[in-house]
Amino acid sequence: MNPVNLKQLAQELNLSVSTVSRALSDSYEISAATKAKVQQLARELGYEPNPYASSLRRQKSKTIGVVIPEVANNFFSLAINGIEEVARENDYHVLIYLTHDDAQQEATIVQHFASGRVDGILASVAGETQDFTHFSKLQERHIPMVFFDRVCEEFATAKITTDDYQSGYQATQHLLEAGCRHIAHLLISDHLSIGQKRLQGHLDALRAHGLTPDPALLLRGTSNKDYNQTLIQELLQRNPAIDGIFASVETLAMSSYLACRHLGRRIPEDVKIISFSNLEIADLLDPPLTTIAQPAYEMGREAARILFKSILKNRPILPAQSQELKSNLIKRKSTATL
Amino acid sequence: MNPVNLKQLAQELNLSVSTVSRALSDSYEISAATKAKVQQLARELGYEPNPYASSLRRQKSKTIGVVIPEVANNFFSLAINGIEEVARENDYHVLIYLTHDDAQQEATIVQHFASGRVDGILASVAGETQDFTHFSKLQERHIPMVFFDRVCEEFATAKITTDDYQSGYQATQHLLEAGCRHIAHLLISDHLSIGQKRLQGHLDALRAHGLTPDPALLLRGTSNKDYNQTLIQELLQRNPAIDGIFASVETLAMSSYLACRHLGRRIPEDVKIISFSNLEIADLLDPPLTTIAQPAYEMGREAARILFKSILKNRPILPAQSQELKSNLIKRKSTATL
DNA sequence: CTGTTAGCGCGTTCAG
DNA sequence: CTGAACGCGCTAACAG
Repeated sequence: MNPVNLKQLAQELNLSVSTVSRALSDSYEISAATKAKVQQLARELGYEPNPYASSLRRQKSKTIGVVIPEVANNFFSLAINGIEEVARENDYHVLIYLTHDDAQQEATIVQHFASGRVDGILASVAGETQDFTHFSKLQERHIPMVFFDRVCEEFATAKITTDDYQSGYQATQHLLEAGCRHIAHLLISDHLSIGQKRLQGHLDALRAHGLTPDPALLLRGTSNKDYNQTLIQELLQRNPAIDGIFASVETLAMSSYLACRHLGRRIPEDVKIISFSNLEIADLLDPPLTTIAQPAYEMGREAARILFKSILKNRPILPAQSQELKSNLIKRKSTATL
Repeated sequence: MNPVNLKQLAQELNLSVSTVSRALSDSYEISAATKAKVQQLARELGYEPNPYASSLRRQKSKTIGVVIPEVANNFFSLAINGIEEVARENDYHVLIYLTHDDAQQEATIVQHFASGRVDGILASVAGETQDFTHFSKLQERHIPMVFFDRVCEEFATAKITTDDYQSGYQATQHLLEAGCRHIAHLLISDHLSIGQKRLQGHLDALRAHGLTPDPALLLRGTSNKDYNQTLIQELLQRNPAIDGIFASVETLAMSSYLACRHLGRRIPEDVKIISFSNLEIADLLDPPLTTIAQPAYEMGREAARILFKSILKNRPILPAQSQELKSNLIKRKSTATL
């Protein structure tokens, strides 16, 4: 059975293609009688308009592109949920592209969007990305885009972030108040603004408490989990005084956890750990892990909302539409005391 | 700056549109000289062919649709990673649709695919879905589809699953060998074949060990986490003899964990828990959680591969292409002993 | 209220 | 080797 098209409906009903088209779009210039006839037959035959013909004609794809590093990660999963939901509300479709944190792949993907495949873009940039010309080319083509979480600062468009500086500050303050004096800071990429902001908050908090940041306690992780654990163990051994760890991303918190156990460092008695993380299962960890949860779902929704406001009203996105959402510091007590 | 099209390239070069088109597709009937000229200009102007015009003409969308319940869940995240990767290898695009486990939404989404928006479909059906007519209509239209994980048995197409029966059996055996005699089985939906298979494996394992399954120890969870915890606590209180819990899905394992702690049941001394789960962080849990990890990434890849084999060679998908992948039972020791 | 006509941008005949 | 012409399926301007 072939897909049904307007022509077939028209023939069947002895009407012209355009009449059928208008009847289906419920145009005011069609009589109620023919509308009913047309719509009924369409339903019977299971007519579905060809979206590509329609896109070609209207120069609208009813599709947005989402470009993210990866999806095997609670943060981006939740964000996608939010995005898909808002897209559906607006009767839009969602194309997903994963960069695997590779700048080259990101460039290839983004460049392709110049084809008109999507009406707008939501992006969280790859860790290594330094050169943003692929994005700026799209801006020249007036394709609306919104960055979320991992944004590039130098773009005049909306960016949805969390209060990375503040929560970096808070997290450190939390460790300091718990008595830590030698806090290691673990981050992933040097190039990501979120990492830098969190680090800045961390350093400022230290200074505000009269401590001098020790560069030796700063560790850049890699993309290899096991190797990260080794690096952290070495860090702990080189600096036995370390009594707190601030992990900028979830995976580094996990590696820290394992590193401490491996070295027999008790958590939280010897070393306290705090981390950015959206894992619900953190509730189960004992010793407890204090986490800073980002409102991932809300970020996805908010970014999508701004994008659609632009797409549907055909207006440019202003940097002023940017938002900084509040993250949520979650302290947990050891459940052993229950 | 408007998107560049063939016509503009042709004008600029004093060539016809068709020549330019052929030059760009590297046709053998175009001289090397003009090919070079055309391709260079295309690169300079950042020409990207309009995918919708192309789709319309070739009757191929170069797009697949992925229909899943949700993505905020490690299993589906990993699966998407696999799918996206294979799609990219085949130069295809990936549209994501979430059903939120709602049969009605699933039907709406799937029905829309009759439009030709996608060349093929990968689906994991919604928990409540009982009526599969929306899928069968697509099959009449000869749109290739592959089910993975949550499959519908009654379809003559490929299905990628894990060895649910076997691992259900194994999981139970594991608890029995650890000394459990009163094992609660927690499942989500009555309608999903994976849940039924796991349960069947569970029951058969019990019987094989000379035990009679007790219906009172069977619990159907809801979509509400907190309520599930309450249900589990009540179950544990009604049946103080329970010394093992087999959670069919991750979220029920988490609720069980919390329920036990809340009631002061020690894990694993009083109650042992085993669960299907893909959470890497399970490594950190202490007391340890024995998990059955599904090869989610591989399932995504395998499902996508079969789909593309059909799409690219234009051949129907045979049920014989189905695969049952092996899941992985991961035992962990308490790290407190380190 | 309905039909005719003309393209959206591309790929593929058919001519030369 | 290149160009002209057609049509994929749909929408919209223009007639009547």
